Amino acid sequence: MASDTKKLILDVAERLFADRGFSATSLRELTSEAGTNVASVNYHFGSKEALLAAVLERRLRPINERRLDILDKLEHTAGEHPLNLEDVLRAFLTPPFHKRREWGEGGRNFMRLMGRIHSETNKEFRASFIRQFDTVFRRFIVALRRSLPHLDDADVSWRMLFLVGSMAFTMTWAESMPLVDREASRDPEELLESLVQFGAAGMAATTRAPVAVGKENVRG
Amino acid sequence: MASDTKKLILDVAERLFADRGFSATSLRELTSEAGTNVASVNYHFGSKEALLAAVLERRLRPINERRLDILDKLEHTAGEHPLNLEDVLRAFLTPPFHKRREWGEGGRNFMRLMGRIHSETNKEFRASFIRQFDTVFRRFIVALRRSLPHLDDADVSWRMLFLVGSMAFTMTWAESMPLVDREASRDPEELLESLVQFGAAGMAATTRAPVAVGKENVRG
DNA sequence: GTCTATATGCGGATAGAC
DNA sequence: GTCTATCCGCATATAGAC
Repeated sequence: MASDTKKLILDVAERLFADRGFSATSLRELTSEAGTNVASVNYHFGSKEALLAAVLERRLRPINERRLDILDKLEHTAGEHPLNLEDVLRAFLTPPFHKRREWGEGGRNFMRLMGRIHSETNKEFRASFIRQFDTVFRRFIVALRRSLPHLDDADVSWRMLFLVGSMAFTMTWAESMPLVDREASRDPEELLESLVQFGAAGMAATTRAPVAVGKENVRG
Repeated sequence: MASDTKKLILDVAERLFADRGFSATSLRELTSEAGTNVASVNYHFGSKEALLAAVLERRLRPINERRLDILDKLEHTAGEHPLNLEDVLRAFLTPPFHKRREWGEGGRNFMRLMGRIHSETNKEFRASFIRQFDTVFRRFIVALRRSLPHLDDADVSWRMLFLVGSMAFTMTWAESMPLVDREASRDPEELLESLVQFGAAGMAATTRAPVAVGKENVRG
């Protein structure tokens, strides 16, 4: 059947792009592992770069839809009130973690690929890639600003980037991180919760009082 | 002079690897831009991959030396007392930010490259790359654990990774981030301070009390 | 140390039979 | 939809003159 080949190519591409990187993966080894031929990639996707776009699109769309879905529900329930900060962060962070689990090996490959995608492509491609997040990002900034009235737009945006960085790094490195391999391996659900706590505290931090906050917590 | 060519190759490689990625950069365009020839890379560095290692080594060594230097001084001053949390984070975060500025365009290129390095190389290379951070990472984990007695080793390690992720992401995307391009562009020094505050609050967050912390700060 | 020229192989894309 | 065969160019690496 036609769609079987297409799906197979997507799966193998996802894994190889994650393992070796986009440029370093050849269509030859890709199609060889998928049990098909180079021409089929061009038939189904048009080009190698279009294949990458399809790989990303397949996973990103449901993740971002789910994020907005949860945020919608939170806002509907809260009415005019600001949302709880941790709830908003969970709306953002839970979908990738859950989908990752739901998708099994493909999900893990995709997440590794995500953390790497900005390195592997030209500017135009990256721009089109980032555009997929535009709506999501803006919606969450608005929600976060209402929950964090002491911060301005720039503060919230940057902190949101910090959080995305933490998430991306965790997703990418969590599976093969020599630095914390001793007793630190951790259930993904626990990791998600750690990230929510870390992110919520970081997001809520007061600006312009660099020393005071830390000191009390630290001594003793 | 010999070392001029070598330095020139390093500079151009740093920029192109950061722009296009390692695999996508050919020695041909690299040496062409450097005004030399393919053979000179192999003469000076041995191979393309060894050139990448040299590019990283040149910047990483002084950054990590500086980190440990600052941490040494903090620990010497504090004696037996735990260190101030924000001080520890600054010891870790300040060197890359300051070196980045000090090194000008090369520094900016290097930082972009850093965020991308795990995507562009094979496992063996990554392993040798990560080993450069081993000492630094362990030293900071020890210092942080003493400053954060309510956390166990795994908590501290993961939160340190979260912080590294935030830093790497910020370094990589800060220069061309369409998501926050409106009024959010920010002085690097300010960004460093934002990151310290975000990180300190995140690091100090209490474990296992998911809702309580956020809610008070959020409502109203 | 630096270069030109070359060895040798793999890259993406496509034409055209089935 | 799928395949083989092929086009054409670029890749890294190196030999050897200067």
